[in-house]
Amino acid sequence: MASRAKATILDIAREAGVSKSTVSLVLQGSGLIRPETAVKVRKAIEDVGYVYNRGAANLRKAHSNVIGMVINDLTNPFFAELAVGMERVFQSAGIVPFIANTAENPVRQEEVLKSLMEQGVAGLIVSPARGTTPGAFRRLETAGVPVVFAMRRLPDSRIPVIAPDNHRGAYLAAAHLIGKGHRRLAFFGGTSDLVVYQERLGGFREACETLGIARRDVLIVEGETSRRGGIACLETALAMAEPPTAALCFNDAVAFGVMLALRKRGLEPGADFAVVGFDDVVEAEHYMPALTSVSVDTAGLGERAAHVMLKMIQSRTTRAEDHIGAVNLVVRDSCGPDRRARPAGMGDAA
Amino acid sequence: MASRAKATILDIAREAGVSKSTVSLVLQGSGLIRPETAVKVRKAIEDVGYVYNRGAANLRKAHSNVIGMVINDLTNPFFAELAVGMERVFQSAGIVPFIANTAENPVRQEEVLKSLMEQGVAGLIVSPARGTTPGAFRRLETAGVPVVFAMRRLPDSRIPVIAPDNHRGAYLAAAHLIGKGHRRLAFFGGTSDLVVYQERLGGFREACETLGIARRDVLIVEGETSRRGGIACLETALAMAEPPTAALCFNDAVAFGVMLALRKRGLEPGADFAVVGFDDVVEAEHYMPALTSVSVDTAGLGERAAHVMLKMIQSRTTRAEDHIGAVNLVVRDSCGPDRRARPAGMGDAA
DNA sequence: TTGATTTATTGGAACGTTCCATTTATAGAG
DNA sequence: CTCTATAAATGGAACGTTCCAATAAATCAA
Repeated sequence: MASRAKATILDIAREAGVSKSTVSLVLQGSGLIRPETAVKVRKAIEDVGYVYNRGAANLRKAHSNVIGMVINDLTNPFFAELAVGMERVFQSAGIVPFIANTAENPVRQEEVLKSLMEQGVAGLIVSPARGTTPGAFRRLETAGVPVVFAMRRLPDSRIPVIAPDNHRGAYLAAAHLIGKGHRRLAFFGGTSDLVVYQERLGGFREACETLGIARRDVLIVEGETSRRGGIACLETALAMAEPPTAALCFNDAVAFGVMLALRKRGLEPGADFAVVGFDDVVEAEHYMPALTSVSVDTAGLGERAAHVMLKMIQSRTTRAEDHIGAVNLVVRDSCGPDRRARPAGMGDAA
Repeated sequence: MASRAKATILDIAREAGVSKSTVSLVLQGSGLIRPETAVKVRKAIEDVGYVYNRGAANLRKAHSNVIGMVINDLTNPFFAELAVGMERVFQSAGIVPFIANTAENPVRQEEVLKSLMEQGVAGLIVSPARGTTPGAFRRLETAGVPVVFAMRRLPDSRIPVIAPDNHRGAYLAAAHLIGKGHRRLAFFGGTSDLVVYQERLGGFREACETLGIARRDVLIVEGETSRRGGIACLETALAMAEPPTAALCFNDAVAFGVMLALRKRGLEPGADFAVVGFDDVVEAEHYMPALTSVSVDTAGLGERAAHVMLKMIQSRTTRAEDHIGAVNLVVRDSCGPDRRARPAGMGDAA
């Protein structure tokens, strides 16, 4: 059934008694072939255990059918959700996306990008690693490979971005906290080299300012965007002379870390210290207490990114419009009112 | 700087005033080239914005440098951890593994496998989807592509397997529960078409038998291997006339679901109903209460699988030995003693 | 100097496809 | 029948590499 060496279309041609061109046409589902011939060829294909060599085909064809997804942290369930959304739309387009993980490492990212390019990808959806240098995507650009950024963006690049409305999300979250009576607020996690960070922090700051929180009452603690980072942030904050009573976290992972650290100190998240996350990963709903978080419709953004990509490939362009997804605050149980404020019977302006 | 059409080694050759063969040699880092020539060529490569065409190269070379990882559920953090372990070793071998998700769908898996083969992968590490047909990997076999199964295996295939000692893990977990005084035990989640399920259930059953649990006191509830599946299992179990007091779950996701469902019913996981998970994902430690689980050294298994793969490629074989990883039970807070047993002061034989 | 040896470099065939331009077969019109 | 139009199948030249065999240049032994 299977021959020693790899079978090629010539082997099939011989087996079926037709020319290689005919086999090629059948492979491409061309309507030019007489149905009976096609059947004969397909049988031969089956018989010799043929596997199509896409590399050889791409040598002649303009476009490959490979799309790469380059993700900065696969262990964050958030990105897995994003990937799932993308896969949904690529699947229906007959494309198998290849996922590669950069583990938040720009050097690794460089390798991944290089490898994907060499493979002849038709397009790339990327959530760039922290500390990506501005030139990292120049090669892609000059090669004319369509790229879209998902969730994260680079300081000043012309590459289209699909991301949630970070500013508004953070504003909503901070306003919620302030509405609950909190007057000393913190922003936990993330680092300023991330544009997303700037955006989220910006929304947070704007809320504080317009809703009358004094500048000296807001605390910013940078940190890793992981559970561990969250733990560290809380430690830092509680070591202050006048610690905050509530925090907006850069993302849910950080929020989980903060809740963990609170528990370890015998404090109850929600009651003793309010915490809000960002991204609303599925775990958020299931945590104890359930985490209030900014929902960004992750899978939807993934789908959107995939659609944009498909359109770019189709129209052979490397440009597209940005897309900012709507967000909304999902209120759960992780932020009670400010304990200290209550007994004083403070009224709130807004 | 960048030319219109894609640059090839011939363009470089012209630019550097050498032959294409020389360029090829430089690209491969051959020592046959005079250093000054190599420098000249490398400069030309930079100047024309060349990107290597691996497809063309693979047409001539025996082996590609692509390794695929086919995973049945990327949203399960367990598999992300596995992937991370593999990536560690591939990276140091200068290989970028491509990850593809099958979402537990055999049809999708078929497509993914086909696509990866067409791409000319050097090898495949696969955690097969549930319901994979026995013939699904025949093509790979006849094509001589090395494949290793990670975590899961197929009923009777000769493909090497890297997996934890499921039987022993389940035995340990069940024994722990019995040691705590529980006499009515359940096994939650998973379906019998999974070999892993058979193994884990087997270990569970053996423990029950040798440690004196009556057959009518053990309850098996099949279900999805997800949080949702866990919720369903618990509902089913508690609807019984004489419900179990403790459960070993097929994996941590199921266990999380069970804990969730308990809470929803006003029961406290650990105190009112004991639950043990399997896999020991990072979340297990951080749950409330922290989940007792069978630790399988996920990343370690990933590394092992990658090593086996590398060795298979190197020795151009398609066979390798199975590797069963050691497991151990990590006891945390999710299983207290049987409430009902205590007052009666029952002693235990073993 | 000559021939042999080593060191650098090179042309050309091959790899497995696609696709254009042809050829061959089939049918329809007169 | 022949002529034309249509349908079906085909040969051959690319595509961008690698690698073998061959050449050219430099070095060495005598």
